[in-house]
Amino acid sequence: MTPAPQHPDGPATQPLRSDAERNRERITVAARKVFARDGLGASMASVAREAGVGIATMFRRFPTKEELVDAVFLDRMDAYAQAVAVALDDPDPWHGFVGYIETACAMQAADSGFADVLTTTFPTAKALERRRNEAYEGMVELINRAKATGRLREDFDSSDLVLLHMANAGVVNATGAAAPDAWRRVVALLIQSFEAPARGPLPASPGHDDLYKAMLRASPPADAAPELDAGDG
Amino acid sequence: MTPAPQHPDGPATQPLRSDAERNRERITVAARKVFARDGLGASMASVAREAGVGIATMFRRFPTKEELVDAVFLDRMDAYAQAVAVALDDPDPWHGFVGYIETACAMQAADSGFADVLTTTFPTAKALERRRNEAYEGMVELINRAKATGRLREDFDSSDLVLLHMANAGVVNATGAAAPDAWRRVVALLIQSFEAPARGPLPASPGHDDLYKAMLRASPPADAAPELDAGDG
DNA sequence: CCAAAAATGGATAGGGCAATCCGATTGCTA
DNA sequence: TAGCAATCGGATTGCCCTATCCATTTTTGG
Repeated sequence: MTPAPQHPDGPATQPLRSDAERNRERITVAARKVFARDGLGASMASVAREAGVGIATMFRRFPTKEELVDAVFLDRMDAYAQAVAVALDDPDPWHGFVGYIETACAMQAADSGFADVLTTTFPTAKALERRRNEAYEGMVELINRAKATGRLREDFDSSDLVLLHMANAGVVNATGAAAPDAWRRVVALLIQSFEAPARGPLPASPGHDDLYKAMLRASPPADAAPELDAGDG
Repeated sequence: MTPAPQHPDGPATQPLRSDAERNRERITVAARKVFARDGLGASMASVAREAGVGIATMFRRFPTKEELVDAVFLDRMDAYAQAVAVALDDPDPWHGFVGYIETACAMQAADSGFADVLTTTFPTAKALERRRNEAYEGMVELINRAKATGRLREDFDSSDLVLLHMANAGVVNATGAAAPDAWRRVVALLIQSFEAPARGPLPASPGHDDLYKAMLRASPPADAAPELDAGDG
């Protein structure tokens, strides 16, 4: 009956058959769990296993990992965009700015997959990228307001937020469950350095184009992690 | 003739046959190149291919990746320890401290493998770990002196340097060749936040034990990187 | 120069992953 | 309810990785 709720961005595809819709749901639920735990590096096969569906079903529904990522992280990205909106509503732009950073970084810490999403871009994941861009525009406005109050250093650039997320992802991925709050300290340090007056000049920001390229390159050869012989026994 | 130079830490193993020694050298040279480019996640097989030796030769000489890492990064770790020594020689502890950070982070940026090494620990890589510990002791001294001059905030903890390296590794790995200098800006921001007077309190440092555990866990399930369908064409 | 010892590297076993194929099953609609 | 189309998921192909085995080649030393 219900013509498959479909996220507001779905291009009105015809509704799936009930069993297919059910499996789709099981897959996204499983993917959320697996990606949160293992990051976007998790295999499609592991998601299928977790979901209890056949591999073919996995690939039929989500031919590429981008599509799965798009479906899975859309709501996270909504929450992310929401954090920007909340920050913009704050009567004190600096307070809003700081709150936004803490919220976004906490989201990264809570979900390895999302941490990856924030430092990677997926041109084919339309809905996700639209949210990201909306959030980005809000951030630029937020930054301007915060600078206007004089609390945010003048040479702060919107690309610094991307760098912040990359740095935070590094801490989150390296510490994991062993030191789940370590990121808070690093983020707090960075926030203090964002505060005006600047204590000194900074090296130039990377060009936005370069940063985009960096985010595009998801992982060319194998950025991966050590692995070593981490015996899984 | 020359009884195999062997790094000063080698436990006086009997000298290898000349061809074996030659291959060992080819392997370490190849590994340096491959690890620098791909990080420690690179496979043993890829190193063997780059070295032009059989896989068996690879495993005979270096039964585990730890041993290879130990052999390959010992000189980098020496340089790292050297950076600490240089910093300790600086008449201005704060200046030395800043210089050390910039040098160490530049080393991370120049070598993905070393970036991983600095945020990972390999209990079985004896020589490497010894250097790390030596460097660590020097750093503690350096930190104390820098605090004594009043230029380094009082609540700075030696574990913050580990966090700094984790954050830097995140930026370096995410940006790669696309924005090769982006890390400088992040590091500069962090250095400014290290400078006294502190602009505010910080969340507690992760316990050193937890941080050690974090560094140990190299990559339990699969911290890996996105990968997605990055066509390697 | 020759034989023993050491070393080599291709072959191979065993496992994981991406992606496709196809017979069996299930949901939908007339 | 009957039949068709959509869906399912195991099997399979192809690739890469770790690790070991063993017949062949190379070095060394008398």
